Amino acid sequence: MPRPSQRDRILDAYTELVVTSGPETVTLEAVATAAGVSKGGLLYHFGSREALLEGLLERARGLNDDDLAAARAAPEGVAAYYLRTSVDEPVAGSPVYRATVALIKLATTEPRAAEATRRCLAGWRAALTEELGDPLSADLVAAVGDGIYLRAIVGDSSEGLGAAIDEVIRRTSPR
Amino acid sequence: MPRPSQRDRILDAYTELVVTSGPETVTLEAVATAAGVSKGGLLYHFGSREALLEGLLERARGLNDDDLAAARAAPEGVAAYYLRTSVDEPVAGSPVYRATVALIKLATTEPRAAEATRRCLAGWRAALTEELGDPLSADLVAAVGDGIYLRAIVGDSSEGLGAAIDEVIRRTSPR
DNA sequence: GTCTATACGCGGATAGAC
DNA sequence: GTCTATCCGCGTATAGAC
Repeated sequence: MPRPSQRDRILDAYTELVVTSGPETVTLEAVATAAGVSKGGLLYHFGSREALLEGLLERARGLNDDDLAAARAAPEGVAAYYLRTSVDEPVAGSPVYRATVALIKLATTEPRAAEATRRCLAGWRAALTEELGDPLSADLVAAVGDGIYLRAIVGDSSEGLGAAIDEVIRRTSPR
Repeated sequence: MPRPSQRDRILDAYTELVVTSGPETVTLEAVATAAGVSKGGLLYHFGSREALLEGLLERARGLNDDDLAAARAAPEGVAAYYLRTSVDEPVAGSPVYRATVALIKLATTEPRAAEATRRCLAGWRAALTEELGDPLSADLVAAVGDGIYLRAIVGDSSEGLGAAIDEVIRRTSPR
């Protein structure tokens, strides 16, 4: 896999369309146009719709792993990192975030996307447990973050929680 | 609207298929067969795919309103009710729960379903705020419940939280 | 009311030119 | 590598019989 810049542009377009319009409504034609190529051009890089999906899954997994590593190295800690980015990214829209939202939307239809999503969520839960010690605290923080994702997907924001991340972490810990 | 039993059977089938296979992959043919009628028969009751969706949305809204009323009247309280049912229903599978999951899955593609979902979530948040007083506590419990829904949708369970609902409520409250 | 038959359009995929 | 042209199958919706 050399450096197929065109492949990435196509995946970018696909991701973007899934995020905005939802899966299944996205046609190869639409992805190709958005990426600046023709349907035939797209199908040269990805032999089928299935292959295109697989490409997105692979990239989403990679981006998530990197993000998880960044969280582990973050001074604020994994918990604050996870909650903060969950709340902020809907606006900022980093590549990881977009890929993750696309993943979840695809998960409503594609079993492979659902599996990839579970893998991501499990990774965060593991890192949180590692950091917080108490499993319930970890599961709570994780669930709050997951809830924020669900809201983002249906078009709801979570500023209330975003403004009180430290307090949220304090409350979720054992008393 | 008299008592169109056939309409309901069709909506049941549609809901079930959306929950299991995801939206958009569900064809009118499949819904008709699952409901025990032909495509033509289905289209007599619902003039178009759009009308079928609208039917599901309407029913989901109604079921959710009823559930919200039940929660408000429940001795355990709204918070415990919301968390408990979120965790348990994936197994039990009540009509409200199925309708809600279908709603969320549809929300990834259909703006109207997204709006209906936001309306439902807002209703729970309002009831929780009313009961708990503190807005942050309410938002926290709501977010945890929402997170549990997200997990259910991607095929993850949340037994850990389900086994500690009282503790969850205790921790989310102000200290 | 419910069915069958059919028209119609669209999306995925292939073939082959450039 | 990328495009155009084309084929094929499927899903929605309509028409009309029963």
